[in-house]
Amino acid sequence: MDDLLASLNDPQREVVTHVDGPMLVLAGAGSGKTRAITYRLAYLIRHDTPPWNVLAITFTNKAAEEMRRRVEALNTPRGATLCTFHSLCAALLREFADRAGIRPNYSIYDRDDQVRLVKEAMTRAAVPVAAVVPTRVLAKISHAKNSLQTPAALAEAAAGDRDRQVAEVYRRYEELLTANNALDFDDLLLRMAFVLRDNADVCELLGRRYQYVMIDEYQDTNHAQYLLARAITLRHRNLAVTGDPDQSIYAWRGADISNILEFENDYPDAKVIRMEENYRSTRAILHTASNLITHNVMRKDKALWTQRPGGPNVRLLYCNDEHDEAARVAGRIGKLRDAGVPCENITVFYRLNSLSRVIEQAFLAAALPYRVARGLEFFNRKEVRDLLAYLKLLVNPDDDVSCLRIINTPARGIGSVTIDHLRRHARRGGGAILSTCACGLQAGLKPPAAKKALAFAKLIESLQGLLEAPVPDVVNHVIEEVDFRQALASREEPRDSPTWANVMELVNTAAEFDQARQGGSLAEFLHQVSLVSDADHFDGGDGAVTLMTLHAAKGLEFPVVFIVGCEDSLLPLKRGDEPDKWSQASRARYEEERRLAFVGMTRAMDELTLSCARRRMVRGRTTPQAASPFLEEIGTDFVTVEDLTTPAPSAAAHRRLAGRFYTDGSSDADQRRIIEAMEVDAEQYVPSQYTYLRPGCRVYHPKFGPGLVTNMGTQRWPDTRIDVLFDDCGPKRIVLKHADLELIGQ
DNA sequence: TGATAGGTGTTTTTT
DNA sequence: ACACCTATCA
Repeated sequence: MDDLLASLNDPQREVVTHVDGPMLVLAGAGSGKTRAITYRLAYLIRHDTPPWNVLAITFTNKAAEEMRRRVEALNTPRGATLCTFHSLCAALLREFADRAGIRPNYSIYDRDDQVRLVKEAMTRAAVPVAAVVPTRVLAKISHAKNSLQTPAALAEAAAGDRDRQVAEVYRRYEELLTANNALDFDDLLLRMAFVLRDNADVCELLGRRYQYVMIDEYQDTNHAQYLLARAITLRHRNLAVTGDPDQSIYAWRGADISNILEFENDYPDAKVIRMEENYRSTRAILHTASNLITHNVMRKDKALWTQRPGGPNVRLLYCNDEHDEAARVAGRIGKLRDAGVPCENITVFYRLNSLSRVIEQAFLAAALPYRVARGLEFFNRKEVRDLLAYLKLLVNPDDDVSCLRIINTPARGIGSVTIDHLRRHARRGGGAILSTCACGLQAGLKPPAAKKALAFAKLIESLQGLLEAPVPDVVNHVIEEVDFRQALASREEPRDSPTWANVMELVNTAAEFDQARQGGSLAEFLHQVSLVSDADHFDGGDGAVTLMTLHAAKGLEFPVVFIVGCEDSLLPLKRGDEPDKWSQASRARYEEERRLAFVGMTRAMDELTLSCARRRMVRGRTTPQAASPFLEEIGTDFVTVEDLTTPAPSAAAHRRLAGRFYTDGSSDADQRRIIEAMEVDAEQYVPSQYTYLRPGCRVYHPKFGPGLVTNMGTQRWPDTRIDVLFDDCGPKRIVLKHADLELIGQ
């Protein structure tokens, strides 16, 4: 442990060794924050805090997993709770279900389920679905929930008919959730916050259980999360939060940046630590990103600095259209690969998921391996959702949304007429759809329909007999009894659709769950699955370029980064309903877009490229695009502009050009210019294993043995030289490129 | 009851 | 451009 402390800088060491009382860590991008809090966790446990008294909350499951891995790598005893706010609350709500007024077998509704429920609520509230878009209403409901507004409060504050309608839908929506014994994502946080507010004993108990609480990405917590943190730490006040106001990018989802800005007011005795030395990026990248972020008005000033040398300039790529842009990015990546850069070191960011398509096409054409880090590719598949709906219904028979989803899947002759009848009858009697099915004729169904409904109820009932069995057994049993395979086979699937493989993958997930949590209940499994996204299973190192949204990029780092689509209405993104000119009212949103760009840029370690297109196909129309205003704000000091656009050729001509670029290697002048530009750059690439190299690092040289870096030369790669004081051979100057140095400590 | 066509809306970003 | 929903027909 002490050896580890030695490898930290002063503020990092302060973070790690702080034990009791509140602490605020303002950690700039790339300042080694994750490392510091991981070490602190280990430090606490090494200094006699039982691991089960430590709670560390991260923003994503992936981050939690990563931290668990790192803590274990430090040989720290296991047992600390490492999770997201949502999964913490899901578990606590199972434990304290009675206090929350729900049953522990509750269902968690994801966005898709929520939309269905909102639609139902709209029907009941007699709001025509055509008049208001359900997703819009849902957004408003979510917003209301995040600000702890009840339907009644919303109705009271309503300014017009539209608002009143929303409030009414909200009321019905809540009713439906209760009837279905279900919670949505927002509820998980809210309900638990209410439990803590209203039950001093639970507060007390959790305070004792979680003696030390750490929260990462605190700038992106919302009000409910703030209340939760406060309640749990009320007694001992051992709350350590880390974050960076400049990286707050989730205000749209209710994140409240004042949580972190006001922390010092809430805890006047808080120890405040600033980490401003950046270990990740070259000076060129850091300087350019800093230039951008200083344009934010609503901001605490902070100066990031690095000891790393300048590195190659940030490149600004102007392209003709999105195909041209994609082809150039792909071409550049091809060059890097040929120069020996592993593809997993490279990433492409974009503002909208929809931008990935063109990039993917270009990568396919160039035969570049890539992976798209999309949120829910797997769990959104119909077959997976259907299977999960069966499981949910078994656990929670009141879950009408799941019931309706599978009542006729696979087809068992229960059509819309029968379903409508069931719904009406269920609603009148206040029962669930499933129990109404079991009523058969008594539900007023015609004999043939009643028979089918009864059969369905029987099927579910028989499956419920297995609830106590290990989770994988239940899953397999359902697949067999429901004859899932048959159902899938009869469905006309498009060629090479790995439908069945997806079902099997869910079985695997269940097996993994069972292994990790011996005797875990099916409810637990379903809750976990509901809170996990595909991106969580996503770990690099598979030799592929990663494609992801800027939001997904948070917390990651890559040696080589491309940000595409740096255009005016795309980054910053302008919504359809936004006025032409950015108004004062939308300034906060505008600044969040700037922070988003900042987050993307600061992911880069060695090389950063920003690109934009002159024209882009948006919603089926080719529109002229202006460059992002951010591209001017990054300054010119460390920026190289590559404007390779040609004067107004037709879009078709460009597609031809982009296509030819890879197929026949034809050599018109334009193309030669592109290739030459790429070759020059490929030489400037600095391998990422040297990213963290700086004075003070310990390195190992195959010939001279271990030594201490005393000075970094300012020469650009590949000429970079460094001075090393070797333990055995004394001081030497080394050309970085030729020495196979290994970094052994910082 | 299921398949198809045409019309409509859609696009932030994610737990 | 595309996905999804609804209305219409077999």
